[in-house]
Amino acid sequence: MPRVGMMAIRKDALVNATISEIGRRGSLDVTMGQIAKAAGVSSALAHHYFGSKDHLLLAAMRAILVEFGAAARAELARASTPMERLTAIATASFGGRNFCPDVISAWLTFYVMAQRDPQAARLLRVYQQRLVSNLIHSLRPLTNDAPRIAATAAALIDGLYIRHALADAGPPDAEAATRRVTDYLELAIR
Amino acid sequence: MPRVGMMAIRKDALVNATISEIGRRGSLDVTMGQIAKAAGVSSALAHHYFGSKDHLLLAAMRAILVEFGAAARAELARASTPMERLTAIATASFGGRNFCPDVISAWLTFYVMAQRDPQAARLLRVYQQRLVSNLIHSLRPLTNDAPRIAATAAALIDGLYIRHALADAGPPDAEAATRRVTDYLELAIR
Amino acid sequence: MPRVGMMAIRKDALVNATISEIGRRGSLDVTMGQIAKAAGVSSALAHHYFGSKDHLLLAAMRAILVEFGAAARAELARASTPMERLTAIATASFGGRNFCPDVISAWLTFYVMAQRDPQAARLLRVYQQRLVSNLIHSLRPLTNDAPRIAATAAALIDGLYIRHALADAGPPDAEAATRRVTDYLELAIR
Amino acid sequence: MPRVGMMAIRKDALVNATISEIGRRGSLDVTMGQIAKAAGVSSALAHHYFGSKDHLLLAAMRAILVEFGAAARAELARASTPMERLTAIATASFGGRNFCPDVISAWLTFYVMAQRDPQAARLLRVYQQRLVSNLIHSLRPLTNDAPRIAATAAALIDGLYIRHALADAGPPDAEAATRRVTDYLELAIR
DNA sequence: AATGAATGAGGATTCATTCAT
DNA sequence: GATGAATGAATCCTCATTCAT
Repeated sequence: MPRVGMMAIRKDALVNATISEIGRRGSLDVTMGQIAKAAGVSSALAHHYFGSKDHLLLAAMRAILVEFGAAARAELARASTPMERLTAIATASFGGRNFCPDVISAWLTFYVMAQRDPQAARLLRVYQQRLVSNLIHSLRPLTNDAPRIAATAAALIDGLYIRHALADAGPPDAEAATRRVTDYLELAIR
Repeated sequence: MPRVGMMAIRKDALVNATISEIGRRGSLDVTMGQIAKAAGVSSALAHHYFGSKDHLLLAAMRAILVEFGAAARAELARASTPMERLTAIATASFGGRNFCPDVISAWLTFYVMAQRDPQAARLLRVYQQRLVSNLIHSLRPLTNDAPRIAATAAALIDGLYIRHALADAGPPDAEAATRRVTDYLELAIR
Repeated sequence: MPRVGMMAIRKDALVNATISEIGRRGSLDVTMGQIAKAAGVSSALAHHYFGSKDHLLLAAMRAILVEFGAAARAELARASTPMERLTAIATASFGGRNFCPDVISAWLTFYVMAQRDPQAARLLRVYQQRLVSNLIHSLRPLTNDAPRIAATAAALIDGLYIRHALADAGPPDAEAATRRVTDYLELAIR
Repeated sequence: MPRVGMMAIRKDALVNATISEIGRRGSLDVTMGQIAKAAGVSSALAHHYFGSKDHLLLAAMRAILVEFGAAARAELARASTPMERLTAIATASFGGRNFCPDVISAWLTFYVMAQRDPQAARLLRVYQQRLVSNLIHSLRPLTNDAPRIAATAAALIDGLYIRHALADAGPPDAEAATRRVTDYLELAIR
């Protein structure tokens, strides 16, 4: 029963379905049919709204990145000291829906997509740069080696992600991952 | 002098072609046809030798892991002090053919494959565990926090890999990556 | 003054859009969506008014044929001698909007449609017969071989159309085409 | 049961199937599946050999054009006087397999295809030019108005084709069509 | 009168895989 | 040992068409 204003609802549903299906199946080889079914619509509608599979994938990626950005901003808002800010960034990285197997899988998948899709690569680089510059900004008052430490911390975060994508033992431990990053940062600025 | 059969030659060619094609195209979406052509044989032969695409992919993965293991052992053989051993591991991680865009892409791809193929996952976990236990072994004389530091260093290595998979600027800088890891290790054991 | 309902306006707009879109894209592969958009309405409305794509195509065809018929009648009304009547028919064939690339393309398309749609075939045959009988009627006073000459002239007209559908050089030259037909007719009745 | 050397056989079969299916269905809307089935192979094989539907269509077009060219040459070889040459051209135009409903339909279809495919347009123009220049060459000794007469005759030939594409009465009458053309030519050079 | 929403059916194309030679 | 031939199954995508509003 078609109602007016379904577009936004359907788009959201499709984006979410994309993420969860990628997560569930653990690969880019999700078909539009699977995604559409998971969203409760026909694959034709998915095309109608997104134009192509790549566009839908990109939209899903963007959604994850946006969500991560929002989480980061929220955490940062509560921080006052530089060190608190650093902890906030680490917490945001592994917090919320970010560190679920679903999203980790999707993340990995996007890295792969970025290998051939310039737009995906751009999107991912924006995320990376934002992460690094957030870190640098907070590190600056604490050390004069901010850029290098930030780069290392960023790589560490990505590495922890990837390692968890492979872990067989239940849900990933966000706290442990966060602590690993903050431990490094504390060590580095001392 | 035992004459090497065609089989071994072809298998090698196919495995190498697999790696380089994955690298060149930057995705799992390499077709058997592409691989076979790159190896100079028919795709039917690839099946004849490997049974299926997944098996060939797995063989390629195994080859990369073996090569990495050999490099690591070679580096370690030249090391005498614990710190030298740690540096050797880092060097091996980013040395040889390991840190070429080709191999990084393939690596990424294998992580994705591991999401759905248990055998691939197992293979990758073996690598991870070996890396970690190598690190632990070398760290033990230097610190009593070896497991944690090793885990962090391993994640850092993986993170540096992934970050380089996305870098747009020419060939990855192996030395810089190595230094980043040794810097962390030195910091951690101090 | 009877106010024309929306229906007539929309139907006209759709028919015109059909012709111009067929012309613009040069093929039957025009979609209802394209036509509807060009007419400034939704594709659902096009269905509402015409029932199906075939019906709309048929209506467009009919419109072209009607327009051609009107042009022919108008030219004929001004003619008094048999030879003037023949010239009038030729002029009408290539005059007005008839000889624009748009309409030529549409014409071609209708010929193709007629291959499978009996109604379209019937429509086209009506046009052909009218053209031939117009020619015969005007030739009768001038020759006793009217039917054959008329048939040849009609084929010549169609042939000139089709040749111009392919010409790459700008807009078709209506005058030259007309002259070619009258030249033949003058030759034939001499 | 795969045998070596099937390629040429299959390609031929597919090209013929393309022509006959276009003819049978009377439109470009023939599917690869229909063509392939008519050729007794899978649609995948058709793609394997021709790369795409457009390429197959083009190949079919080329085949018709080649066949026509061969017929024309054969007829011309038997002609000695200029007038005989002209008759030969007309005969070839409507002779052989050329004037079957199948081929006429295909021909029409190619005209439509030429509206959007530059390669198809080029092919068709080559045919047209060859026809015209053949005519001019043979007309030259007989008149000093060769180009104009040739152009008219060429258009007439195309027109007769198109008119026969629509005729409902059984197989087209090649002789009558030929005579119509030669009648015109005789008239024109007198 | 008019449309956004939605879909089923179908089409081109790709690809891993099999098989006879 | 090696390959050309061949295909079934699957995927993305398009489009005419329907329907509730």
